[in-house]
Amino acid sequence: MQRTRAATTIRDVAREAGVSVSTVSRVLNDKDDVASDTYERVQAVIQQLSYTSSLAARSMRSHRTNVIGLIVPDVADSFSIQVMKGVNRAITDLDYDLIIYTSGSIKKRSAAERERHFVSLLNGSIADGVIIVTPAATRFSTAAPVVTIDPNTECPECLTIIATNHTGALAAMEYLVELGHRRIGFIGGRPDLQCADQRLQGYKDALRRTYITVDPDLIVAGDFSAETAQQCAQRLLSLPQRPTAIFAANDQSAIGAIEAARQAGLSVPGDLSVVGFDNIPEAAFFNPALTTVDQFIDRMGQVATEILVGLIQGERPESVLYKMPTQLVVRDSCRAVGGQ
Amino acid sequence: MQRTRAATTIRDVAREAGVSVSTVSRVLNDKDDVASDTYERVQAVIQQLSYTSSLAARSMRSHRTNVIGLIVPDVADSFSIQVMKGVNRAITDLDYDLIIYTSGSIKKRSAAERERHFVSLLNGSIADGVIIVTPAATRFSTAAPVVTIDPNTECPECLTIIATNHTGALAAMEYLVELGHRRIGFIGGRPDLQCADQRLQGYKDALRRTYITVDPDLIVAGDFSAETAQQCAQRLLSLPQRPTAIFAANDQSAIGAIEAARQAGLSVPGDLSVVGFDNIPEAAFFNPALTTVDQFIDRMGQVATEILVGLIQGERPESVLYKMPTQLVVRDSCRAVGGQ
DNA sequence: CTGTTAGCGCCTTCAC
DNA sequence: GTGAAGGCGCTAACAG
Repeated sequence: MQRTRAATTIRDVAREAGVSVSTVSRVLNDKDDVASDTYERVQAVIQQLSYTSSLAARSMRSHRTNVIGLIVPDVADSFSIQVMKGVNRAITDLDYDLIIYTSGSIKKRSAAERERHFVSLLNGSIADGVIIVTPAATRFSTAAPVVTIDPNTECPECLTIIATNHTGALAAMEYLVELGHRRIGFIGGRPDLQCADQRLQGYKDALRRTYITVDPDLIVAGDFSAETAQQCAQRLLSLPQRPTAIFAANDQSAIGAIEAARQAGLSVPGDLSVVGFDNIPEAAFFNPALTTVDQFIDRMGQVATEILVGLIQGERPESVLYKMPTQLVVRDSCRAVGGQ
Repeated sequence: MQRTRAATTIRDVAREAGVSVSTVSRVLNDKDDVASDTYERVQAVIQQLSYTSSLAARSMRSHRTNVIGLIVPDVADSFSIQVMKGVNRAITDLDYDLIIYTSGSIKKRSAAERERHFVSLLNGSIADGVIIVTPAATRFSTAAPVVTIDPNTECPECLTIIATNHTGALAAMEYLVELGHRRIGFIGGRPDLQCADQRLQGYKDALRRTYITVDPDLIVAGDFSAETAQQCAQRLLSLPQRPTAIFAANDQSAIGAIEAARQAGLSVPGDLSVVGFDNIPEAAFFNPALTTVDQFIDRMGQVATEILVGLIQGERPESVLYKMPTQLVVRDSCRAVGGQ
């Protein structure tokens, strides 16, 4: 591990190669005005000392690091993981490095505070730009570009990428209605999140379009967790006239709903149809395989990266709001009413 | 988003507060020799300008950033995710920041090269120490502490954390033998990885202990992926005398084996028992719920972090090799031989 | 082609 | 208790 030796600097390389520091710098940055034998010699010394220039020093001088930052609420949450996947793919193609920070679940500071903290920590210092996943804050004071994915509340000053939640919810509902369902329960997400609200609106609008009365008893507020959704579903299922289908605002909630159905002795999809939202990887493996609305989360990460890198390289954004398409994925968790 | 304004520096704060830069620096670093009213005033300006000191500049001077780096092969791989979870938990408690880098699946450079690249990029620059998950490289030239988790090959110069793979495999095999299985197939991991090898040795040793002959036909080499494991399992299941149980070197492989069994018209656990290794979160949800060896991956991340921070703060390591316990988790994917 | 010079933003003496 | 000066490792002018 060679812990003894202090970090090698550009000066060590210069001394060893018998040139000046600036020549080494030129070699490092592939400037073309270096004699080829000098170039070779310096490269050899760099190899030999296994020297890497200090990111800190480099960024301080040149204000360019080829690093982009990603701030996620929680590295273990599946939405974040999908985004990371997409970002990582794009980063690789674009020849950037990626740094990931976690903003969430911290006792001391709120998520919004931590987001701001990381943005200023990264921007103008270690990263050329930042992507923030489901930010709680709505404005960030920074000189470098910021792209947000699925912000909690509208974020008019930021470039944001968000799924067509309303359209996706419409598609899910239309499918259930086509299967003959008329009493359809809705398990919402956290009401303070715009994506949750858009899905709720989609639910309501779909019902209105088909002249089904919106029954407030059929709408319960979850929080995107399976546990809460399970309790919500219990309430829905013990209604005097229980729903024949449940549309959950995300897949976790759908899984909670299925668990509640099981506990109530109802089979899915036999006695209850369930649709989720997100299409997390587990959805396909779940039993029954979950019918859900895919929002191509990894694509959102990829697009965010491409846009961000564009901004870094000085392009003007075409728009401040990118809507990503959604698509209904039909699997085994729904069945036509009566069609046992 | 305030893109116009350039990043605020310590000088802006100093000017605004009517003090010198050094005084601001003192306030920033909580030195006690600042008059309380000066302190207040400077703090107010910092708030007002929402100033954050530049990580780059700070690290360059003080060689201390309170950031630790984590290098994972792939952010979307479940082993890495579990480690990230544990690291993140520990980081929070210890009041450090975390930076995550991805080393894997890059066309241009090998994983080992990328690991070295990131280590020197982070250490002695932006991070006070680094944790590397399943490193391919065995030595890193750096001045800052490095901790490795589950290195591919032995890494005598590094502080490493690794599960008791041999013992875990032993436990899994003893369980299968107790259930009456005598012909037990083994789907290995990549043979160049020490964890895979240790699990294979555990498999063999368990058989020897119970005086069961090790049949080379029952041992096939996978690569920790479900796809390859499926093919491996097909081969095992089409053996003249097919195994009644399969021990897979990780959960993904176990899932592949179950899929192969299903395609061959065999029920799990009715006709074939399957044990995995890892206990990834999906294992519990899988159908049938997977019996597996838990290696408490998140704990490994947590312990790695605690050890690393200890090293950063100047503690001497107690050992260079930390072995983390494993535990058999019995679920529904195994059954006694003949006990239909 | 290469060396010299001047900072980037910050922290750390050392004076006052 | 506070300011001024120097330098961390590096790059970007400017000389030669």
